[in-house]
Amino acid sequence: MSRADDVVAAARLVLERDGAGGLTMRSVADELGIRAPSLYKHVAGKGAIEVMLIEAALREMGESLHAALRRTGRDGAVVALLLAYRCHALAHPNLYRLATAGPLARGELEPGLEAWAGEPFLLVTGDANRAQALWAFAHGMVILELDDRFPDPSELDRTWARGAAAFAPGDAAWA
Amino acid sequence: MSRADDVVAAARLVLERDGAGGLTMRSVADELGIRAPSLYKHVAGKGAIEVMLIEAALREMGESLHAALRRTGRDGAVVALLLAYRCHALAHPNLYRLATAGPLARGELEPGLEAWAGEPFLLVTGDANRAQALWAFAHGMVILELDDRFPDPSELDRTWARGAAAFAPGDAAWA
DNA sequence: ATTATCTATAGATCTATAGATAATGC
DNA sequence: ATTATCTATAGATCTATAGATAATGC
Repeated sequence: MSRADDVVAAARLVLERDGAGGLTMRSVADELGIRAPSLYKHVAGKGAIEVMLIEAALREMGESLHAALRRTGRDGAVVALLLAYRCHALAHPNLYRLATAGPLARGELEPGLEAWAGEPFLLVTGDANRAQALWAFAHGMVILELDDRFPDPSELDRTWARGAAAFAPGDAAWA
Repeated sequence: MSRADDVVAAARLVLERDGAGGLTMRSVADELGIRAPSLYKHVAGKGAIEVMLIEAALREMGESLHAALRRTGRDGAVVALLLAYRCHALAHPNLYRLATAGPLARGELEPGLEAWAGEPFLLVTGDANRAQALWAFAHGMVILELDDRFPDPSELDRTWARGAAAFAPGDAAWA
């Protein structure tokens, strides 16, 4: 067990608890019960920690989405995918934000990971443009919900259903 | 002409040029050719500047969207709205980010402004849930485009068209 | 007299490195 | 002997205030 994993695990705790602004070398070290300079024996720096967090986020999101498709037939696949996406993002809000906000350091990520995580959108729509559009809807909904930007958040379930209906008029599973 | 407006104008220049991270009291003062502490004679602090920038962003976005609807008939209204939204956001990327990223300090904003800026989505869909869904799509597309998150950005026009088609199947104006 | 500006500075942060000291593995 | 930790510290930032000085308006 490389200690780098422990550092990333601590960083993840801090990130979810205090947000991206609270993620500092000091706070991560505190979480581990050591001093900040000691971290540099295990990871290259703060940037390296963030890259590992983003990789974990993409890996886990990808797993959730692929699993959702495995559990569902062709009918209702769009609904199942959107549900899994929303559910996963709301369960790890700050990790989701870190992985999706701002430019992505693609060069430092595990090759193919980003594409694999997004693949379910392609599988479910069968078309690159539809996939992009559906992903944009899902991301927009999630990020606006996380940031509390909807005036009336009580009806968001219905809004998700509207989106699903718009993108998959043939699908069954909504009221 | 209150000098507060000059400060906000300078802040806007800096924001668009250097991004939110580059927006500091020092950089704003530099832009005006004065020292940072002098700013506090004209504005309460950095937070106040940001609130005024966000208000300007909402006001201008609202104007663009309302104008787009005025120029269009019922047919093609969704397409016109999405086009205006994308166009405005891409023209002021960092102002758009500032106004839409993270939690909104609603209490400090001019009352009604936020609702008015978003009203066009309601006018075009005629339904609160459809409006939220369409806005989420538009915001998702814009922010993912700004952050360069689409693997193949060359086909984004087509992706926007797909979204418009999904949300307004009756509308005319796409290929 | 009032207002805008200046310098100086308090008080918080950050990331990261250098070099010393303690703990561990052979 | 190697590795993990520590203290101390360099070097950058930030926002914001205090009090002095220069410019302006009556």
